[in-house]
This record gives sequence, C-alpha cells and structure tokens, in this order.
Amino acid sequence: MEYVEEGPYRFRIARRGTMRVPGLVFASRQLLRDAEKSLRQVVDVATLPGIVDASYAMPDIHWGYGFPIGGVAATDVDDGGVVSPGGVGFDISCGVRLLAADCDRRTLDPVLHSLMDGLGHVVPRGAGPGGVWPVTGRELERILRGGSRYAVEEGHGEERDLRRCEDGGAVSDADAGQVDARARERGLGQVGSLGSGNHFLEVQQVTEVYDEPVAAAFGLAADQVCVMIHCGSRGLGHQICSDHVRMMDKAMARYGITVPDRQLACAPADSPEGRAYLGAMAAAANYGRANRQLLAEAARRVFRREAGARLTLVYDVSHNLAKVETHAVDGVPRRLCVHRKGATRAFPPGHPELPEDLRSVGQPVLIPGTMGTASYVLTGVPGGGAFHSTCHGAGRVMSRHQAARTIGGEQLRARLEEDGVAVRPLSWRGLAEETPEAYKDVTEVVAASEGAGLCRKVARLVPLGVVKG
DNA sequence: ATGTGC
Repeated sequence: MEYVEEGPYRFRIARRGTMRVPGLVFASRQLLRDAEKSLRQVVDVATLPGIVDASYAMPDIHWGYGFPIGGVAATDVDDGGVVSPGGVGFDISCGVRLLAADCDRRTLDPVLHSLMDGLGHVVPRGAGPGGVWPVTGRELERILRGGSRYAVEEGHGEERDLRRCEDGGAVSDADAGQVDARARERGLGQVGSLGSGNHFLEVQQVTEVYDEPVAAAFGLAADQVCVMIHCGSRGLGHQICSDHVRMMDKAMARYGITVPDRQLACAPADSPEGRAYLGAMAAAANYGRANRQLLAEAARRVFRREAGARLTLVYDVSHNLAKVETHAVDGVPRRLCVHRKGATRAFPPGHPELPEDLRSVGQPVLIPGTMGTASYVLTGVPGGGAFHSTCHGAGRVMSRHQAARTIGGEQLRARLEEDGVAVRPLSWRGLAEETPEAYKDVTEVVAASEGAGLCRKVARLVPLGVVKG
C-alpha cells in the first residue's frame, strides 16, 4: 500500500479509484510493519457511501472483519451515510472500566493471594453460558434499556457510578424490540460474565503519573491499587452483529450500494435496516455496560471482604460502538454516524457531555495492555483528530494459534508469577493465546497516539493479578 | 470477540 508521511505519526493514503475520501493512519513506521492487509481495509472503508473527512486508523490498527480494528469512520446521516455492523465489530460495546482502590500496593501485598482467589471465585468467565445470576426475560428487557443504570437501580452500585460512565451508563436510543429471540436466549445466561479471549479482570498498581492534576481529578495517584475490567456484550452482541450483517447484505442491492468486500455490508443509517441495527446495537451496548457494572460490584465485595478496601469508579468507556454525534465538517455542524471499532472516544476538556468534575480535564481514556506489560490511562485533548478518537489497546500481531505454539499456559503462568503477577486462568490454552508476545508494544502504541495529537498520557498501570477466561 | 470452523 502506498502512503506518504505527512506529519509526525501521520500517514496519508491518497484518494483514488472508488475511494470517496483519503485514508489517514496515525502510527509509526514500526507499527505499520506487516499492516498491508489492514491498510487495504482502510482503503475499502473509504468507499462507503456518505463517509466524510477520511477513513481513519489508530496506531493499534490490525486486520478485522471488514473494517480494520483500530478504525474510525464517520458517515453523514442526513446525506445517505451508511451504518455498517462490521464498523463496530462482533463484540458490540466491548470496553473497559477502571476502579481505584483506597489503598496502595504495600497494604495489599499480604492479602493479594486470598484477594485473587476471591476474585477468581466470583468472576464468571470462559466461553459459553454462566453469569453472576440467571435473569428473567423481564429483567433482560430492563438491562437492554437501562444498562448500568438498571444495575444501580437494583442496588448493584451507587448513583455516582453512573456519572463516571460514558452516556451516564445507558445509551438512550436502545430499541430492545430489535433484539430477537435467539440473541435474548444467549444473553439471558451470561449477565455479569467476563467471556474469554482478550477479556480480563486485573488488579493493577499505578506505577507512573505523567500529569498529577489530571490524575487527581480522575482519582488516581502513584502506587494506588486499581481494578481494570475489560469485557463486552458476549453472545448477545455477537448474535445481533451476525443477524444484521446478513440482513444488510441482502438489502444493499435495494439501496444501490456496492462495497468492495461483503464484510462491509451496510445500509443507510436513516433507513429501516440502519435504524434496526442501531437500535439493537444500542441495546447490546447497554447489556455490555450492565455486565461491567455487575462485575465491578462483584470485585467490590471481594475487595471489602479480603482487603477492607473501597473501589471508586474512575470511568467506563467502550471501544466498539457506532454513535450518532454532531461534528463540524468543513466548518458546518453535521449529524454523523461515527463508527469506532477498536478505537476509544476521547472527549477534550470543556466538552459539554463530560460530567462536571471532569469538564476541565477531559475524558478518561482507558487502554488495556497485556498481562505481562502495562495498561494506560489517557485523556482527550483539544483539536484531537478522527472525531475525538484514539487507540484502544496493544493490538495483536500473532494469531491465537501462533501464540499458543510459542508457549504453554502453565509455563506462562510460572513466568508471570515469577514477575510478581498472580494469575487465575480458567484454561491453560486461553492463557497461552494471550501471551504478551502476541501483542504490539502498548507503550509504543500510546506514544504514537500522543505524538499524533489524539490524546495525552495521564498514568501507567502494571498488573498485580489477572483473572482470565 | 463468538454455544470459536459453509
């Protein structure tokens, strides 16, 4: 793929052929090694009807279903712009929640192992069914509409939690009626579960603070213990994505839309198919949020019991979502359907949607790294490109199969324990697939994101204990 | 990511 370096950490793929906009990739040359397949996807996305500005990619770009993971694309809703399930991904509303404990690492040390045992015991995880508790159809309905708000209303959390959640914990335009029987069936038995793959619950320690005042506003300080939860909407979101890809694949011809890859199946955002997907997607987003709220409550109970510590929510933000947002295009405000797939919203200071206590510092951006390295907390910056978006994680470089061939799960656990990371895996195979070597260097990804002017570093966290599917 | 692969 041909591209030109037009600024620091900024590469442009010129518009040509059926591309409606150029490609704009924020990365370093090093991060773009072996990115040929995903850059092809950046070009494919640039052909979508109604796309504005550019087909963007974040520094953690890698190959995904149709759209690259690490891709951001916005379409003009009032000018035939499309919505595409592939632009969100199978794990709708996959995201991260960070909680800060009122203790530091030294206080936790003597109880770390019993704490990890406790967390390992209460966190449902792995493929297939299994949640914190089974819910009825009526409760599921409320989860799909209410997200984290439902959980808090039921006593699983505090009102303050909702102020520290993207959208106050619930996407308002959820249409539970668009979530069909099969998706509901899968969702019923997985409420409050972690899942598998790269999802995790980690106990972490803040090792570095890059910006004291912002960290303080977020509730973070050096040496502080934190809990990071990374999970999504499980089988429910997966079912919704599959169903709507199929429906849009059939509907495209009727709208006269052709795409270079069937996996880019889409429909006008303002069409029956587009609205149906957006409504179902928002319901799945609420499911993912309720999921993280319930897991946070489980962690709170264990922390209280084992360490006498309290967990305060720093923030909860998704990195797989499409949202209708208003942004200026060529100086004119437009309603855009912003697809972020493996990309995190990063509102700058002063943004009206931020809660009052974060208004002056910007939105916390939560970047999960790998079990053996680090995770980061960033913040949005003024003038951040790509519709206020930044990276979402380290980004895979090895396939799951390849990763599992380089190391055994038991061997990896021994290595991590030696490095002071307590591990509570469900399966050895699952653990091996997530070996840190399978990922890009998250520090490099974060440096590129900051260097490209998408965000600013606030704190670095390292794992003390990992609960995995 | 996923009751993991048409």
